[in-house]
Amino acid sequence: MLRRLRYRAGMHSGRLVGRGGATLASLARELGVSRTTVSNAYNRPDQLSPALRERVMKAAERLGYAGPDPVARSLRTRKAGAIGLLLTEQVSYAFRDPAAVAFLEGLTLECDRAGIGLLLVPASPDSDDVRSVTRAAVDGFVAYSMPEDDPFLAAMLARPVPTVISDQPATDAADLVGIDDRAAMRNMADHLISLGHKRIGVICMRLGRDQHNGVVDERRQEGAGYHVQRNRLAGLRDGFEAAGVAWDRIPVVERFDHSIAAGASAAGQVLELDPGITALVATSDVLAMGAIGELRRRHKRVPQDISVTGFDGVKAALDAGVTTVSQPVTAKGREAGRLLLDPAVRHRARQVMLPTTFVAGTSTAPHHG
Amino acid sequence: MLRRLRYRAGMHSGRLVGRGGATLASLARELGVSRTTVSNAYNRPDQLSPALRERVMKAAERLGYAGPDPVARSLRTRKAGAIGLLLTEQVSYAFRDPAAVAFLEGLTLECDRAGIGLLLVPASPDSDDVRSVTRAAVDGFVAYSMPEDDPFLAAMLARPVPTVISDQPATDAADLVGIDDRAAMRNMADHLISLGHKRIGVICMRLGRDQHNGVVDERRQEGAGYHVQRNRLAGLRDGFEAAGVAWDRIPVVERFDHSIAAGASAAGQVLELDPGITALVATSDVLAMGAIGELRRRHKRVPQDISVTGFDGVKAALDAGVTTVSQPVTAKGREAGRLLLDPAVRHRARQVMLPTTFVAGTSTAPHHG
DNA sequence: TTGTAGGCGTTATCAA
DNA sequence: TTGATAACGCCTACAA
Repeated sequence: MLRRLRYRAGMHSGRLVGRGGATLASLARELGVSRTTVSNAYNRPDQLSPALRERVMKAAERLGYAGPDPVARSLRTRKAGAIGLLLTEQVSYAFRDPAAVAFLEGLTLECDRAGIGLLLVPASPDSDDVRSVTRAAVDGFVAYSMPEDDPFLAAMLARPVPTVISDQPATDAADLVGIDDRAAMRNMADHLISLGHKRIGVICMRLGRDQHNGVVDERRQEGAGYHVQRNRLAGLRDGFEAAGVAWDRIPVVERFDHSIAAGASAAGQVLELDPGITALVATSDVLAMGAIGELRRRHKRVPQDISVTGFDGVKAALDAGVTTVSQPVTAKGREAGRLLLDPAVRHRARQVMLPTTFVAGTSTAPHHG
Repeated sequence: MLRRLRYRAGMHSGRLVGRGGATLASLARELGVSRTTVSNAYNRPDQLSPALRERVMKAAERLGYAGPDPVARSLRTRKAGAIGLLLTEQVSYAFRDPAAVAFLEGLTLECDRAGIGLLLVPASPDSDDVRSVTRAAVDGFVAYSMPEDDPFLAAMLARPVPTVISDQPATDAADLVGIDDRAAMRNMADHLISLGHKRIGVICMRLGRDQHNGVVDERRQEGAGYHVQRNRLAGLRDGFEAAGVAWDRIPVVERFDHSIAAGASAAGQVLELDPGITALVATSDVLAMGAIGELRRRHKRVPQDISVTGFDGVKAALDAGVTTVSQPVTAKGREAGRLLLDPAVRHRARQVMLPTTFVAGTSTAPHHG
């Protein structure tokens, strides 16, 4: 009885009157109609006489009822109306990385088309608290370029919703959209070899979740949790070994951060390991741009003294004339979206490989040794 | 009775066994424990013996129970764990506009800090179907630079959740973070006047939701639904009228699209209206960059023949040496996030104005008339 | 440490 | 055209 009284009180103070506290039920009660009717007034105006609908809307306005609660509706309909995006880094990083921005543009293009929201899921790399993933109210997920052993990724894959992975990792628990990194980089290797470069250095992005900065040995290369980087290094190795260059003599330097500054410092470290290189291969454009800046600072001319190559084909690099591999990042985003949202596509291929283009820029030149 | 039977059947086929169909309740039943216990196993591990918790998790794994349903949890806790972002354009536009990207970086910085998701709400400008806003499961909203009469904005303000508006419109239904556009542009006007410019042209961004491209009369300037643009024009007028220049003789050209191409075509139109201008003022950097391209194409030297100014201080414009007003876009995003998410801030000032900086570039020069 | 049970606000189904 | 009823799946105060 006590409980019932409290409940009643709630009805009157918290519910009918309180700010923002009106509900579909309270409105129905107030009007003396059923909840169904109120619900229909919002969701199926045609199922209801205009007069009654008008009465409902008026009362709603008067009572400060803003329409059906989205969460309650989602619970009932089993639809969130949104998909989630998961990244390795903090969400804000995505807006600093030109490739991520392009990917997001493509993805949101499809979200717009489908009228579906995109939820950027916070996932702090220095925490293992995956609740943000577990608790995201979404109908599906896209994971953008994550390491194989990421706990957030695992939490995502455990959710009973469809999932698409961009770039990495490959797993049959989810669809994949990516490129053939190994072949693309092999191409780049052949380009350098055809220019006469045999003594090179390499700088690459992070190979694992551990914060490693520095020289990479073969074991680390092969065990890398990021298969995109692993494949790019493998492609490079393919090319150089085919040309008779011993891979283990080539310095490979890793940076955990992906930034201009990281590229610069990595380039510096490579030069200290082997001052005699004639070409520097970066596994991303951002690193390449950082490297070029550092080389110039050290009075090395690019490409006359040292050739530099990148990867990705981001606008800034193309504008700067960096020799690179251009990958269709925006298309990758679109494809990921389509895989998740387009019913026609949803039941077809689960592995989409997009084509890349080799771009000969002005950052590479023949070496006459 | 019939109904009860069906219910039972559901329990066994759809629930306990079906793929992904397990619930907290079914798990509890299976284990012969209460729902509370299962809930605690996930949410309060310390409220429960390790052994029992282990049993629960094992059973969950076996039955394919992925943990508490996020939506049901949200309904119960009255927390979505996300805030929504509303834009005038399609969401994908945000990733094409450098200022929007910078704003988003700032906003997500705060989301990351708070462990809160950011939901990008789809809002097609050519539809009035605001259900995406009505149905967004969020604890708050940020609106980025919208016109006063936008229906999506209205729907957002009708929602019983806290709201922050960036730039425009100003309304006491929501907090605001912005800059003093009028004063900043007045400054720019004074700069041009001090350089000797009296005959100028103006190109501006859209002034209303109607798709207007072309000359802007005074009535349209003053009735503009975008007060940012209105204020920038007003600041310009302030300066030039103070210098004795009749505002109504200055051609003002509007573009609905905000792009390099739009800036170029607007510049062309201004030149046709008055080929004798010595300076061209753009209300954004993107338009200014488009204009500079167009002027060069027409063999006008910038700044020798015509000075050009921008607004915003986006990286590309600063790199190109455009004379502009630099506004702290990322800080604006952060501030918006803080206003919404930081409890300490939440109950203080409701109107945050950020400082701007005048940047004298190489796109303006004295005019010797 | 574990259980009971009410309520979060809605929509689907079916009947009237 | 309108209404009654039964879920949707969970959290949490309270009781044991």
